[in-house]
Amino acid sequence: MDAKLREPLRDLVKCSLPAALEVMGERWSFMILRAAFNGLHHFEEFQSELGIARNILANRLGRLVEHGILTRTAVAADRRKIQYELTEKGAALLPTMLALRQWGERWETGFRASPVLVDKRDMRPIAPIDVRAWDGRVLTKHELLWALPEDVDYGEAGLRAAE
Amino acid sequence: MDAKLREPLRDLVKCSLPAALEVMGERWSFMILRAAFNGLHHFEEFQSELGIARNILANRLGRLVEHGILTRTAVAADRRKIQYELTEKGAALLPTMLALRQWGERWETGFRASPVLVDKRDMRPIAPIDVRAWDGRVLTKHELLWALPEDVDYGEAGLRAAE
DNA sequence: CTTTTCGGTTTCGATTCGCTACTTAAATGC
DNA sequence: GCATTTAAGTAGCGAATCGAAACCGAAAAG
Repeated sequence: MDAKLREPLRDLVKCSLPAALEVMGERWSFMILRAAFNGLHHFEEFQSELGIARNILANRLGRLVEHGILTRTAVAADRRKIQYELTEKGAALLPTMLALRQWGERWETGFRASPVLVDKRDMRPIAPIDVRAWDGRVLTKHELLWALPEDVDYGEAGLRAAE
Repeated sequence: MDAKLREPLRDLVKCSLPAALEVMGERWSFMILRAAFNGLHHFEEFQSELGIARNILANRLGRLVEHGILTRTAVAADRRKIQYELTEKGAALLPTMLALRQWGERWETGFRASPVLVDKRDMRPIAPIDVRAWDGRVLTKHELLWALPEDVDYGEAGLRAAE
């Protein structure tokens, strides 16, 4: 019945990853998201593109809508059709999806994907998704540290980094 | 039997995301990875930290080792103990994990996680994980475009962006 | 030399997945 | 106007996966 000495250590791991995974951690969720980023909007498009079972697709679309990742609206011109569209919250997953995809390119498939996401104004591919300091410097593993809140310098600007 | 006019469109979606998800897409994989980033190394540590069932944990650790995310070595000083450690490939998932966690902070939990990943030299939190151009400019949705390889300018430096 | 610790494996019931067939409502063809 | 096709799901059901709890073997500790 002694209090665990390492209890503070367990608290180290109160982070938002579980919450994020509750929304996006199921099978197919990221694939559906990617399809949405690539401009697909309809049930049958997702189904034939991904080859996913229809009941699973219906379930996942429902969950993504529930969690505010996609909106679901009937198309006025053809009332059979439902239009799924990314919300701001869903679009905010782009860096996550790209980081995962880039990792897959580098460490699994070895090839560059198509289509390539480019900067519209010069048609160059985006940079690798990296960990950076507040001023934009790319940080390597050795320059990083896990710190407790009281040891962190949030700077004059306050909580900007969380946005 | 007519050839689909949109067939090229289907090919738009040959990317490395499925490969990445095959490795990291199962339940608990990202949580185990996060625990590894936070310095846990042993089976019992992962188990008590995550509250995951032992058989599932054993299965996931085995898969992560198979896929080269973790190494598994017996500890010389105590031959009961097994040490799990991140490989370079596993450590390369840091941006992905952070992007997901930051998204969860912004859109799900609303609070900043503990511990915070900081730049060792000034103890400031890292910047938000963003999509950036080759020169480091942060790019918004409206500045981005999905392009076919033949329309992409890879620049004089060749394939740098994929590394 | 008995007990505890570590890293699992086994068992088994509860979920989830995924294939196929069916359904309902709206548009289209004739 | 009536039959057909299309879009977006549901329903049924077997296979695979998950998860809680008990069990196990080897090594270390007392």
